[in-house]
Amino acid sequence: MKRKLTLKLIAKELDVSISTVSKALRDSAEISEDTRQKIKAFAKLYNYKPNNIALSLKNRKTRTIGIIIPQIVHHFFTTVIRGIEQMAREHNYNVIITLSNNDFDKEVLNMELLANGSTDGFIVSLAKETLHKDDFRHLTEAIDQGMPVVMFDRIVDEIPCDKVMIDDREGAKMGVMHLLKTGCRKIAIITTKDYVTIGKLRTKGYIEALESYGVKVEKDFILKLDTIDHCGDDCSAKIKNFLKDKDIDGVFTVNELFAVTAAKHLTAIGKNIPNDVSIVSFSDGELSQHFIPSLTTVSQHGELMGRKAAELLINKLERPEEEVEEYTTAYIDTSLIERESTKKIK
Amino acid sequence: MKRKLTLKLIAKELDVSISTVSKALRDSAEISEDTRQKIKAFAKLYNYKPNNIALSLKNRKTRTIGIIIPQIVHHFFTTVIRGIEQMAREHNYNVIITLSNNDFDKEVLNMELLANGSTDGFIVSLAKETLHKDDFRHLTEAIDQGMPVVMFDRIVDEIPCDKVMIDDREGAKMGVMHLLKTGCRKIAIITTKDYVTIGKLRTKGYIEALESYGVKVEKDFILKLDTIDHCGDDCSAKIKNFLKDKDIDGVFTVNELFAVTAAKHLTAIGKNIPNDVSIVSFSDGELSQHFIPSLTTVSQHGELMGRKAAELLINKLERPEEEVEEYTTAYIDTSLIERESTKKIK
DNA sequence: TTGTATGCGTTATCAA
DNA sequence: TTGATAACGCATACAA
Repeated sequence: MKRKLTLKLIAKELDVSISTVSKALRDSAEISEDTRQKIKAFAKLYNYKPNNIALSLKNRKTRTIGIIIPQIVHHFFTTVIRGIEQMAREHNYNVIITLSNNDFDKEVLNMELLANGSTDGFIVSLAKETLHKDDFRHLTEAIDQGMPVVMFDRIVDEIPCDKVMIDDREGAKMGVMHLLKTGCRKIAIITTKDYVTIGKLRTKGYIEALESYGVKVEKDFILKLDTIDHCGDDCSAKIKNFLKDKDIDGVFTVNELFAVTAAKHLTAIGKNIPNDVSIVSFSDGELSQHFIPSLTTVSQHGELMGRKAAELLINKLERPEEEVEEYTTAYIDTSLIERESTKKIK
Repeated sequence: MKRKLTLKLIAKELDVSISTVSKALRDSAEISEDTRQKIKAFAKLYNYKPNNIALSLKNRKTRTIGIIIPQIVHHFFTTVIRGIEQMAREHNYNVIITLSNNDFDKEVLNMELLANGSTDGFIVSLAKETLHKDDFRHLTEAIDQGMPVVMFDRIVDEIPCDKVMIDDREGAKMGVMHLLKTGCRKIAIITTKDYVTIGKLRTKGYIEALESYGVKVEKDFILKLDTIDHCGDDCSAKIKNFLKDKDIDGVFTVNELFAVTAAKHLTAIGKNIPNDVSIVSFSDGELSQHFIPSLTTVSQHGELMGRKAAELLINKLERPEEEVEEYTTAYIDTSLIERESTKKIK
């Protein structure tokens, strides 16, 4: 097993000092053209690459951004990551991803791993379990130690850091408005329990839309589920039960899996989509496009979100030390993608 | 912005030497009970965590495994990652992921980033573009420098490293056999061009299955597409065209998106699934479960694959230096998951 | 029982 | 123009 090439080895081989090698490789004017050429040729030949670890230690900077997210299956997260990577690349930063699998302990572990030297700052979407536990010490500790943090998607208001969100309330409102505009009046919502901020806000948007149309909000028409990231048998049964015998002509869901599950149960009891019941869902997944009928969705522009998050983080990383702390919350617009699960506006 | 706590700072604060602090924190017997307690209490109070970068530099080991994959949307990769992380955790390794987005340059960049100190070894699934370019210098360079590499999923035979594969030929054969067993005889396959190893092998399994049943292989029944990871308009049109007017009673596809697309076009021309045409697909996605009808699939056990890949890598990392190089290829079994897109075996 | 010195790979400062 | 030295944060062999 060959040892990696270091300045020291090059120096020994060429019989010069380490610092001469270092300077030559960085094109320092101090070094004579001759030796510089010689050293550079040698380094190139043997494919010398400086050791990032040593550089990080020396500079106390890694130029690496850490991303901590719950799951990666979601198409949404992929698009966010892409956005982050774009922006990072433009500013010469690298990106490293770790997954929490929606597990609190793992989120903490991952943060500690990355916080102890591997990363200059974090972009985080919290694990479900973390939100549930309401325990954010790992975040506040990182922040206390001077690690800039940007939260996105799953936000907690009280954490002092930059945040990037979509306007969930507005987005939900837009989705429900679309249902209203296409003629629906008996609209149910399948959402999450209120401890998930996004669920709460989207429920709010739903209510606002109905009210703006003078439609009464029926408590019976609101289903709040515990799960977010997948829809197991239990969740499916709850949706089935919720839809059974309900006189509705529209369903709004806060994610794609709820929508698909609802669509299945509706179809099973003989309802036609969109003629009997229309469906609109928050989503960024592939499911919506490929499902039959394809689903009208409120789309989240994950790439923009990622770019914005990275931009905020890099700003913090490169701002002069003395500057006052100041946290901004950026909002990313949503947009409606019409597909087959809703009727045309007349 | 507070500076991170270091041994040096603790030492100064407590008026002892750095090595005393270091030893105390590592419970060295050299240090008196008294000072040890004092130091540990202080460290705990101020939440001291050793700097990983410094440790890595010192030990020339990071205890970190780097994963380089093309895309993460695929449910399959998520399960593989989970497997890797499990095994890594059990052996006290950490895991870092980077995405190539199926882009060659990015794959190279990512490998270089991680190779220059951040990781002890790699687990890699190659980008599509890399396979296409047939340029693997970044891999061989890493290997030459003593970085152990394990390839999975998208393999290249000539690279000297450990490999984890599923038996694509066997899996495809099993899928097609199922179609045969349920009575299909006119079975088409939608696969990838042969430069993608998995596509090639699966095509082979398809042919073997047919032959074992004495069914003639029709060239017309084989569609080789260029894309792998998504199925855009162009790809969809090709599938549509391929299926049009074709007298078939079964379709086998090498991925879920091809299957869904095929199912749509078949339904559109009035075919019932599974009564007129049955479908079996290679897949690990959510689409198969949620599609209507849900799809019978050949499942890949990504988690096992991940575990195996990590195990092989860790073995290499912890083996004594002098040992001879020896590369193994591990095969992971596939299994058939029956759903609604195929008929029952009589 | 505690402290000093050295090295991991790099760069920056200063001396030669 | 080149080289020696110190420092980044840590662990450890050795000296006190």
